[in-house]
Amino acid sequence: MSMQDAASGVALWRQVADGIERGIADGRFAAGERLPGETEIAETYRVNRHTVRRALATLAERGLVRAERGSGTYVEAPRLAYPLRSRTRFSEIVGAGGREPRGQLIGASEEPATRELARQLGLKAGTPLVRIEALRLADRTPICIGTTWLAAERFPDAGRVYERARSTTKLLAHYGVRDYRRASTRVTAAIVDATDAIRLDLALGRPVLVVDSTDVDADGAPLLTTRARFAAERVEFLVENG
Amino acid sequence: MSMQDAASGVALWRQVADGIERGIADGRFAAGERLPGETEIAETYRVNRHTVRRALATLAERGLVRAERGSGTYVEAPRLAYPLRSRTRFSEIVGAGGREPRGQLIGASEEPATRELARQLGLKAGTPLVRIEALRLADRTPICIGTTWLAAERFPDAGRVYERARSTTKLLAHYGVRDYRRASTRVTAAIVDATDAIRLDLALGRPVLVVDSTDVDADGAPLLTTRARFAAERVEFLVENG
DNA sequence: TCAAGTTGTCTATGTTAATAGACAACTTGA
DNA sequence: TCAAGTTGTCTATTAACATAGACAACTTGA
Repeated sequence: MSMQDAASGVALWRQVADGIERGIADGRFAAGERLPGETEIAETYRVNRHTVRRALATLAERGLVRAERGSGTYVEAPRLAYPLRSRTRFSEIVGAGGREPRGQLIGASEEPATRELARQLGLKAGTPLVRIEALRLADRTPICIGTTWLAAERFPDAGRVYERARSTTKLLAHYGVRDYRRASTRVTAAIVDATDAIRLDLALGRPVLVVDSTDVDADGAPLLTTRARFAAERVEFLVENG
Repeated sequence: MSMQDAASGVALWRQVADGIERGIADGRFAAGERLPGETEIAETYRVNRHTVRRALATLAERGLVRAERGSGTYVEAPRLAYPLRSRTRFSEIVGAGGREPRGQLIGASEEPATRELARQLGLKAGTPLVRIEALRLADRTPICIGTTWLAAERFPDAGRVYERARSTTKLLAHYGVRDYRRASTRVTAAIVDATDAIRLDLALGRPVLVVDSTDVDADGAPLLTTRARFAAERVEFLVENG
C-alpha cells in the first residue's frame, strides 16, 4: 500500500477489484461489455497499472471477467433476485430464475438450545436440538450457507433426512408438515468468515448478508430457526411491503 | 502479510479487528466486558501480539473498545433495530430507540431521469429530477447516506426545502403530501466506497447495506425513490412478514 | 508487600504490496 | 500493410505489513 491508502488495512489492488466488481453488480459495466483499458483504470483509481492488473487477475480467477490479449477485458456476470416474503422457498426462488436449485449437507449434530434459540423456537433452554449446516446453490454457483436448528424430539434424525431430501420443504414434509411460513426475518451484513469463504467460493473480506429467520406451521407454532449467510455479490433481496 | 494469509488483500490486523468487532456485534463480547488478553487473542488468531495490538488500536480509535493499562481491554457498544415495513420513517425508528434522529444535507442537484429511475417514478426517461444526498444520524452516530430522487416539476426546490426540514416526512408535508408508504424495498450488501466511508465515519472495506426503495402516496402514485447505504455494523433490519 | 498478569514501547528483520519503466506479443481498424 | 492500442512479462526500488524478543509501567488479588 502507499500514498492515498489511509491505512485502511485493505490492499489497493483489492479496492480496485471491489470497485470494478461493484461497477459490474450495479450495471455500470454490462455483461459482455469491454472494460476500460488497464491504463485508463489505473488513471481513474490513481494507481499503478500493475496494481490494476492484480485486481483484474483476481476477478478473472473468480470468473467475473475475461482478459483478451491485444483486445481488452470483458465482463461475464448477473445477480439472483431473492424475495423475502411470508412464503420463502429457496428452491422455488431459484427455479423461478430459470436456474437449478441444489442443497448440500455440510454437517449435522445435536446440541442443547441456548437461551436465544429456545426463545425463537418456543422451547426451554437446554432442550435438545438438531443443528443442520447446509450449502445451497443455483446451478453450480454457491448462494448461501444456512445453519438450521430444529427440536430433536419432533424431528429426530433430521440431519439424515435432509441429506436425502436436499431441501427444507421436503424435510418438513417427511415429518408431516404440509405447509409452513416465515414468521420473522432479520437481515444484516458482515464480512465472510474463513470457513464460509471457502464453501461459498468467496474471497476473504467479501460481504455476506446474514439472515436470521424463524419458520412456523399453519397454526403459528415454531418449526425451525435459521441463520443463513448469503454471498452478497450474488443475490439481491426483494422486500415485499404489505 | 504472511503465512496463513491466502493473498486476500486484507491485512491480518484488519482481519483480527473485524473478528473482534463481529464478536462484539453478535454478543460474544458484551458491552462493558473485558476482552481476552492480547497474548490470548494472538494465540487464537495465530498471529503476533503486535498485530493484535494494531487491530485493537483501530477499534479503540473508533470507540468500540477502551484499553486500560495493566488491567485489560474493555468493550463499549450496541446496534440499531431498523424495521422495514410499509410505514418506514427514519425519525420514528430512531426515536423509538430512545435516540435523537438527525438529517444533514450533503448536496442537491438537478439531473435528467435515467431509464431505471424513470421506471421507478413512473415518469419518462429524461424528465428533470431533483437529486438529494443526505446523511442520517442517531445522536451523533452516522447511520446511513441516502440519495433521493424526486420529480423536479412536482417538488421544485426540494433540496433547499430538505435543508431546512432535515426530514423526508417534513419535506413531503411541505408539498402537501400528508401520508406516504413504502411500495418496494430491495436490500443487498456491498463494501463501502471511499467517499461514503468518510461521511459515515466507517473504515474502508466495511460492509454497507444497500437499500433501494420507492415511496408512494395514498393512491399508490410514486413520490420518490431512494438508494441508501447503511453502516452494517450499526443497524439490523427487521423484516415484517405479512 | 509481592508475584502474576496486563498494556505500552522499543529495536530488528524478513515478506508482501505498490510504484516505475521498458519491451514483447497480440488485435483492431484505417 | 501498418500504426495505434491492447494485454503479458520482466527487472528494480520503496513503503507497509508481520514477526520476534526484550523490558518498562501499571493493576490486581493473594
